[in-house]
This record gives sequence, C-alpha cells and structure tokens, in this order.
Amino acid sequence: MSPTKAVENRREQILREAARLFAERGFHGVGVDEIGAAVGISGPGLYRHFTGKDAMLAELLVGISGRLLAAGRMRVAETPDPAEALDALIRGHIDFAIDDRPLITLHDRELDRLRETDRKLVRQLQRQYVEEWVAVVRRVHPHATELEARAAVHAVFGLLNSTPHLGSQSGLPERSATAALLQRLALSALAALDGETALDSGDDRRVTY
Amino acid sequence: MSPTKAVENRREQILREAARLFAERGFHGVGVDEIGAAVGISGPGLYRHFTGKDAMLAELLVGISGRLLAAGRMRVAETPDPAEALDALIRGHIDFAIDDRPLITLHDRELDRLRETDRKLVRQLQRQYVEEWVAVVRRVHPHATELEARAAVHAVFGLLNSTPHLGSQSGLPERSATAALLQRLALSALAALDGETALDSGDDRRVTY
DNA sequence: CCCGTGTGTTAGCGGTCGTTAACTCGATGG
DNA sequence: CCATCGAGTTAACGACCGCTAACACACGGG
Repeated sequence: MSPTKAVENRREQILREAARLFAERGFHGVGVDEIGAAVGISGPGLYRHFTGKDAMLAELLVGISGRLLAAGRMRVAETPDPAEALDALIRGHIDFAIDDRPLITLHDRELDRLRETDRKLVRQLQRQYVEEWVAVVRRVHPHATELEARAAVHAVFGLLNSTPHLGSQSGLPERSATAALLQRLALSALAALDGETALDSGDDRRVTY
Repeated sequence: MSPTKAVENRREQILREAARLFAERGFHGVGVDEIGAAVGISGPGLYRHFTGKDAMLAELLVGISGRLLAAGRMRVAETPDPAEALDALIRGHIDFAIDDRPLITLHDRELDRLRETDRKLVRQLQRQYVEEWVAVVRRVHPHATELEARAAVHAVFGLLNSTPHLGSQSGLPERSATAALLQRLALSALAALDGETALDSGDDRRVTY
C-alpha cells in the first residue's frame, strides 16, 4: 500500500475523536492533550498531522458541510419526482444526523470558532445545501413563499438534528425505527406549508389567496 | 424603593449580557473581563454580584428551565381540552424561543459545563417539562407509544428552537409571522403520530396494531 | 552500514484566564 | 462629622493551554 494510507488512517482517527470531544465539551473545553490521549499519543504529537487545533475543527466542519451538500445534490439530481426528491433529502440528512452525531452537533455550534476564510467557506456550503432543500420544498409545496420555505427548512433541520438529544435519555430502540419516525415527522411538518395562512402581510389569518 | 432593587437590576443586566455572550461564543470562549465590559464595569467587579463565572451560567440555566416548566404547567392546568393545551404549550415554548433566544441556545448547549449538583437540578426541571409535553401529546395522539411521543417531543423542541438560525440570515419579517409558522409546523409534525407504523417491534412497517 | 524520513517523546515558553487581595470612593444614617 | 457599607478599581498570582524546540527511534533503500 502507499505510505499515505497509514497517515490517512491516523488523521481520520484523530478527527473522529476530536469531533466526539468537541461535541461533548465544546471546542474551547477540550485541550490538545486530551485529543492526543484519546488516540493513544500525547499532546504535541498531534502537530505531526495537523497544523493546529483550529485546523482540526476546520477540516471537520468543511468536511461535513461538503459531504452534506454533495450527497444532497446527488440525490436531487437522480430523483426527477420532487416529492421523491424531498423524501430522499430527508432520508439522507437523517443518515448524517444519526451516523455522524458529533459532526452534526459541531456543524451548527462551533462555526464561529473558525478563522474567517474557513468560516466563509463553510457558510457558503451550508447556504448551497439550504438552497437545494428550498428549491425542492417549493416544488412540492408551491403555495409556500420563499421566506416560508426557507424558515421551514431551517426548522426541519432543527427537528432532524435533535437526534443527539434522543440518545442521552433512553432514546429509541432501533436505528431504523428512529429514522422512520423522524422521516414522518419532517414530512408532516412540511405538509403544513400547504395550509391556509401566508405571512408576507401583517394581517391576521386568511383562508384564500 | 428598597436598596435591593438596584442590585437586582445590576444582576439582571449582567445575566442578560452574559447569556448573550455565552450564546455567541460559548461558555469557555468568553472571559469575565468581556462580561464586565458589556455592563460597563471591568473584570473582577462582577464578583460583587456573583461568586464566580460558573454561578452565572448556573443561574441562567436553572432560571430558564424553571420558567419553562412553570409556564408549561400553568398553561396545561388552565386548559382542560388536550388539543388546546398542546396548542398553548407550543405557543408558550415559541414565546421563550423567540424572546429569550440566547437562553434557549445555552439551555441545550452548555449544560455540561455546570457543577454536578446544578446540572442534576437543571436536568430534573427539563425532564419534568418533557413529561408535561409527553402527557399532553399522548392524550391528543393516543395511537403513539410512549417512546414515539417522547422522541417526537424532543424533535419538536429542535424544530421550535431553530429560531436562532433564522435571525442570522435574513430571517422572517415579523415576530407574529414567525411564531404562526412555527406553530403550524410543530402541530403538523406531531400530527404524523396519528399515522400508520409503530416502532416497538423490529419488524418492517405494519398497518394495524 | 548508515542516512533520511516519519512519527513519536518531554521540557518549556508565552499568553490567557478565573480568582483573590488590597485599596478607593461616594452615599447614608446616627 | 464620622463610621459603615456597597460597589467599584488595579495588581498580581497560580493554573492551564496551545504551540515550538530539541531530541529519540524504528525502518526502508542505496
């Protein structure tokens, strides 16, 4: 094998443990010694693999954002029917939320700890991902305004990203059961966009457009 | 007025600014000098009002947890109809999520930074609040299992607590419009609990119970 | 055989942070 | 008029943290 293979494994191992620790105790709450100890080396040995603690967080956030966007775009591209595409988007996001819980947590929690260039990149990836969702949601629910759809997408992200809270206290038994329930909840929430009221006017509820 | 009044105001001012800073940059990311500067005094002057930085966070988290629980219990107690009680619970939570955004953020983000005694208290308050919701949800959606209802409640919390993400980029125009949309999304999400599949068995989807 | 390279170690530096100590000062009340 | 007290100041200390420096050592190829 190529000599970079072992290095890659080490890097990935470090990133995995760093993600877990950052999610548990916050970026500033974890010392480099603890990250090193989690992978069996100690402290400054990490600097053979990363230029610094910031670089680890940056690689984690850029990675998860990019993978979310790539997976979302792929699923949308290969699913012509909008309703099925929305289903696929939700299912894909649930996979990330369940399998990469620490990353999902970091992704909307420690973004401000990045240097500005990295932060702008991550934000751009996140924005494109949201746009992907908004476009599909508006095709499935044409009555929704742009603002409504965008807010609803953020709300559904909050719903789907609630998985970290489920594991803490007794949680659901099976992964597939959790995924199925979240899928139904998210789809059903978005179905509210076909309801009555619009919100561009400050008026009270109205039934017709 | 009593001499404690000015003290209370100062304390509340400090707590408000501390909550904002903690939510923005994380508990470990904010120094006591910054908190002091935010209220016009500097650094160690805070120790005339709090025994330490930890005490500020503890008071914030116990406060929001307690107020959420108290408000929820009151609304449930004075609303006999379960569907209306659920509506009131959602509306009350939205009020907190919109008006006390930093506290809602801290509430599920910095809990682990508390000393164990405070952490246990906050967790107990949170658990009781969840139980209040679960009881009402199960009365409105009797087909849902305990586990389903609990997971759905956590998911709806995630949905409602997404407000901090809305304000960051363009957000919704009016407070009442945002509140109304979140209300519809949350109610509609929970309506999925009346759907087909159960999840206590590991089998595939079934239509009957 | 040995030398370069990858990967680790320990010691230590410079800076930051939470907290305490010692002091100041205006207001208040007998 | 002075003693007390609440509320703030600055200085400084000890601990911790991210990171660098200097060194160790296995190993693979000429």
